[in-house]
Amino acid sequence: MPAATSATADSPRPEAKPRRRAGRPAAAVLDQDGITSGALRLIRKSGYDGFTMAALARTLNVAPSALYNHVSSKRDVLVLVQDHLTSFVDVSTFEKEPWDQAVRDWAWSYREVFSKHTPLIPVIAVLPVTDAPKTLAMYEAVSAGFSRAGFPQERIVSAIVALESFIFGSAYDVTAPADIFDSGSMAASTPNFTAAVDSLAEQGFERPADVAFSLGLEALIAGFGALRT
Amino acid sequence: MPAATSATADSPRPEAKPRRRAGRPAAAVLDQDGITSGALRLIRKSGYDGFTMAALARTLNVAPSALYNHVSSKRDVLVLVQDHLTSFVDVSTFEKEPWDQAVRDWAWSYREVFSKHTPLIPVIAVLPVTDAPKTLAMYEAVSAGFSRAGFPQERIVSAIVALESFIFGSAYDVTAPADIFDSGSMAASTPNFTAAVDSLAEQGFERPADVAFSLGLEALIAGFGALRT
DNA sequence: TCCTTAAATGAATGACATTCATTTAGTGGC
DNA sequence: GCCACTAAATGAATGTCATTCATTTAAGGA
Repeated sequence: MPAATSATADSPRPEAKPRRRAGRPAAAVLDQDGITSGALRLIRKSGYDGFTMAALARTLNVAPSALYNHVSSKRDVLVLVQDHLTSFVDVSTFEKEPWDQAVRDWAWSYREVFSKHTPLIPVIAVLPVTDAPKTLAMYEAVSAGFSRAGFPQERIVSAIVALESFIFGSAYDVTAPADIFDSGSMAASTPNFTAAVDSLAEQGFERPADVAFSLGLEALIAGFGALRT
Repeated sequence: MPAATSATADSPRPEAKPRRRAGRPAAAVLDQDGITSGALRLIRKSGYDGFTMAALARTLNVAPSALYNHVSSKRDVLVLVQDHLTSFVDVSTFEKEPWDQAVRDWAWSYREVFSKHTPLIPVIAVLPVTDAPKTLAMYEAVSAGFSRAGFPQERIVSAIVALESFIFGSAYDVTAPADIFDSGSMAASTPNFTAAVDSLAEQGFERPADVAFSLGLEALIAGFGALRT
């Protein structure tokens, strides 16, 4: 009962890239692009908790085992998703703005994208760039921007890594509960910290995580900017 | 067959804190401290992959279900572990060194501890401090140091959050494979990035992650230092 | 000695990811 | 047009987990 073949018109599934090797047979229904966009759709609807291989297969009208003809593990799917998401990070700014503003735009955009996908961070952080072409393309655009701005060649990668580390860490903050620093019954024994927390609260910022991100990012931009020749 | 009661002298299990409520009965064998140190021992031996509730129970000579009399989930155990680890982070430096050196020492120590425990980062990053007393104590020591150094009250928390974000992100880098930036066959299409990577490699640093960490940390310290009055 | 109760037990349960022997259906060679 | 080949889909296992629950065990206060 090959019901999977019929594209039951309930969802606009964007199947692309035949991906077949020269003169060899093939069917269709499923490929890496389809899996990627199905995964992204599923994650948006059900979050990372609801993101199971079975649920992904259901999204794609396919048996779970069929997925393994195109990816070798769930982690593989996460890598595909992360690489796809990276293409939403804005690097165009490096071709339009001065270095400092470009870094600022890029960093905010990068954090924005992955703050909704923090479960990917442990995957991205240690992923060889070879496995993620769009991510590599992002690095290329950013490196070019740094280079053009007179950044010393041998420090470009370190600077990008440092910024990225800060961005990934900050992405988690965005999702933290608002009362994360409420010391509760232990307030009495932590006077300095409690005072600091209260003092920040009094400022009434809507997104405290944005304040911390801005503070750190500006320090990094200022510090790195001084390295340019 | 209560073989669990006999402390089969094969491992020095540091059971402490009777933790019993006034005049109520109790046995022993297991408590949160014992679970925490057993978990840490297991993680050190088998890593986070080998860290299962069943393996933890075996480490403690107990049935898996027994654990649930003391913790309500595996996540709970991770929280206990993370809080325990935080007590290894060196904050003594805030009472001995000038502010900038203290921040430097603290940050390196913090990253060092958690670079061996990156699977805890997603847990820590969004954990209310109420659930982690030793972590709260660390924040208190750091806040006090910032305060004493003339840091504006209402920016202390944001500065700490920014530093912590950078530290967590950087902890992942330590564990990344050495060839993570090897662009392989795509090198030709990413000339700027490839050149930057090669240029860094030529420097021959033993731990490139340390270079990036130092670069970012010094920028943050310099930037934040300027805020002091 | 008995009663109460925290803590331990071991046998389910239910999610999962992943594997495998089969089946299905295009495609290129004839 | 037919065949043989082979990528891709199927569905029925498998094995690993965390977690639950009905029972049992034993210490301490009465």
